[in-house]
Amino acid sequence: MARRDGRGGKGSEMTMREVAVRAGVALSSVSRVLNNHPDVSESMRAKVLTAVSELSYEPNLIASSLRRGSTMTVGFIVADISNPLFAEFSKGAATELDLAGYTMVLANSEFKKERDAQLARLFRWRRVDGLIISLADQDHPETIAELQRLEAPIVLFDRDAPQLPQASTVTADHAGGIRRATDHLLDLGHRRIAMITGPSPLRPTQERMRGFWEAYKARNIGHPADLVRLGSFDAAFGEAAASEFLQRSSPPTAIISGSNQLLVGVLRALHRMGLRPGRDIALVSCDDVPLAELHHPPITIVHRDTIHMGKVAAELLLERIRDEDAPPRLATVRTELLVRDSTFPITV
Amino acid sequence: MARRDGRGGKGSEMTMREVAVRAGVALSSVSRVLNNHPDVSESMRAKVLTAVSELSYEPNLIASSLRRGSTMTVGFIVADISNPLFAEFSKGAATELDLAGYTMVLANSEFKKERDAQLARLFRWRRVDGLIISLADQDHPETIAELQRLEAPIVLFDRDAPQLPQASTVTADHAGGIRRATDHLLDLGHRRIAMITGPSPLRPTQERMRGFWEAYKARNIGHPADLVRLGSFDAAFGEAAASEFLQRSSPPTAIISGSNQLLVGVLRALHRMGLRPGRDIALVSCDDVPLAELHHPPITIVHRDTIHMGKVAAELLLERIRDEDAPPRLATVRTELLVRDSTFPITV
DNA sequence: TTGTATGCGTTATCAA
DNA sequence: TTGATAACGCATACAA
Repeated sequence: MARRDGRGGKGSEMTMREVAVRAGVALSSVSRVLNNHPDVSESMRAKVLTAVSELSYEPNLIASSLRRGSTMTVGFIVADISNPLFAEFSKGAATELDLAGYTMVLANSEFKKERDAQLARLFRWRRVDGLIISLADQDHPETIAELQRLEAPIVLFDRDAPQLPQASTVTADHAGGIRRATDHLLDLGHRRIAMITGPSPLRPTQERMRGFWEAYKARNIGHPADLVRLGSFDAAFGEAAASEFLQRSSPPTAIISGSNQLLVGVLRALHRMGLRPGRDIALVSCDDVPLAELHHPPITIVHRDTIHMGKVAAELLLERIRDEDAPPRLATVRTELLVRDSTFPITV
Repeated sequence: MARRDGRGGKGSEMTMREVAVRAGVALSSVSRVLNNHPDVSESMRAKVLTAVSELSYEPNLIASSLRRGSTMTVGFIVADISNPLFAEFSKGAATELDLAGYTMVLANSEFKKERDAQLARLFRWRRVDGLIISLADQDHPETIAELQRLEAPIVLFDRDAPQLPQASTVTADHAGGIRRATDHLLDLGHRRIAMITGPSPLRPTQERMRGFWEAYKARNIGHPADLVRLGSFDAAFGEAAASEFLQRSSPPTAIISGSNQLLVGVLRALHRMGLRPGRDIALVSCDDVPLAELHHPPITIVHRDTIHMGKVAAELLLERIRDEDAPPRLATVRTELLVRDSTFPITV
């Protein structure tokens, strides 16, 4: 019986049908053996498994997915996988998903909200069983709409999206972390503390500013106006913001940077101007990276365990994949202030 | 007509059949319209597209994959996605694949060769259209066997595998890079140059050692024995190797480190012993990262464009996906010595 | 240009 | 416990 259409590979691919013929049993029996169905005799199991190995049969997971209605894949949409923050998060998630038999499907949005929407649609069409996403823009209506149409469970990474009440969320205690960092700087006598962090509408930014203001308010200290720069998480923004701050007539005595990329920019600005953190200006950044640990002097950091966050995201997702009635949950991982030599008492 | 089996989601998923009914046309016509088949009248196209949008029809890519025999997915097996080297490479590849309509499926081998084999098999079962892999162990027979059984094209990242003649390879000019780095150090008067890099059987290690010896040989200088440490690419190994070197009675005057992770270890060792690169010892590392640029002093680096390497890997793969008769190719991207302040003339 | 019919490889139902 | 058979949703050969 020749192929009626253009399909077909090198022809070496065995199917269950051929295994069944070889073993002299029914197709359905092969399926039962391979899926460990309880009702199979030992002799049947033996016959089938011999045929399987004789023919080097390999299951076709695409056919299986179509029939079962589940692909055992989880989509992961991230702004930029080359950012260590996302890379570690994805590793934590992938490892955990893997343990449960799920494979991660990855796509970079490149910080473009339209890409988020596109990719969400693509993954829906690919019938992923779940989706983890770090939205480029948590209010983008198109993306929200695409996500709302998704029947599979969703986990948001560090984002607030009230329009997606069905989504679980994993975030970090940014407010607490920045509160401790700010208190630490205030304890050291700093008053003119500059804050450089990401886009204003994003959860991490909102939470950080909350912690920041709280620290000032708790001491009844008026915070100096115009020492806050919210914009984006990249190095160029960090460099520009830091440069601008440092050229003022009364510059800040301390800077808090909101990401590892911003830190790169801030350090570039400092180096360029011949300023040394820990001596000429106090510096705190968010998320520990080798650069922070091994800088001279080492940089004080608001730390969170990003690999763990990935693991938690996977857990939240699996929970809802396994039980579609499970309510969405919000998981907040703790942050920790790693005090290093870039913060020092003000000496004026 | 009720479902005969347990399948089915929330029921809101439309199929081509329902679109066909709604539009009052045949199922095959719907397919033709959606696949931009040339032989479709304007009226047909209009009818179908209206029905599609009225019903919010969404294609099922799993069914499509089964029927077409192609999944439009590419597997990517990497030791550790949280390593910036691999993360940037994967980004370059994913971006390029995306342009061609392919989606990347990611898995971490965690440097375990058994995982490589497992994952290769899983991706074969998932019917990926291509595979990019950075082998943990380029001689592991089980993994080689699994890869040989794969009908889809393969691209190796920075590995030699003579047993996989059908695979394309993307690598970097490690030999040239290290040759230039070594020449640079020799020019500066260094003679006792230590080399710390990855597992001996791996291509990058082999190539680097080749460039290293070449530099010595070209000047008829005997290289000091016992100043080479080949083992693994992680920070712990780098720290141990550097510590050992520096505790000797006649320590090296320069160190070459073979990866960003090794650099972290080497710097930890130096910092711990109170030694400053660029003053107490010369230091060169491989692959530029923020830590190298912003270290005090900045670290001299053998640079390669890893995002570009990912792009090239994707191109090599797509070439062979599109034309299965295309011969496998070897692409070597250039390396470049970025001279910074961690290398200095020996003053003895 | 359009419609009819078949099969991709699997799982699940039903009857034996 | 096993076998026959019908979908899963789609793309294509073939007939009209």
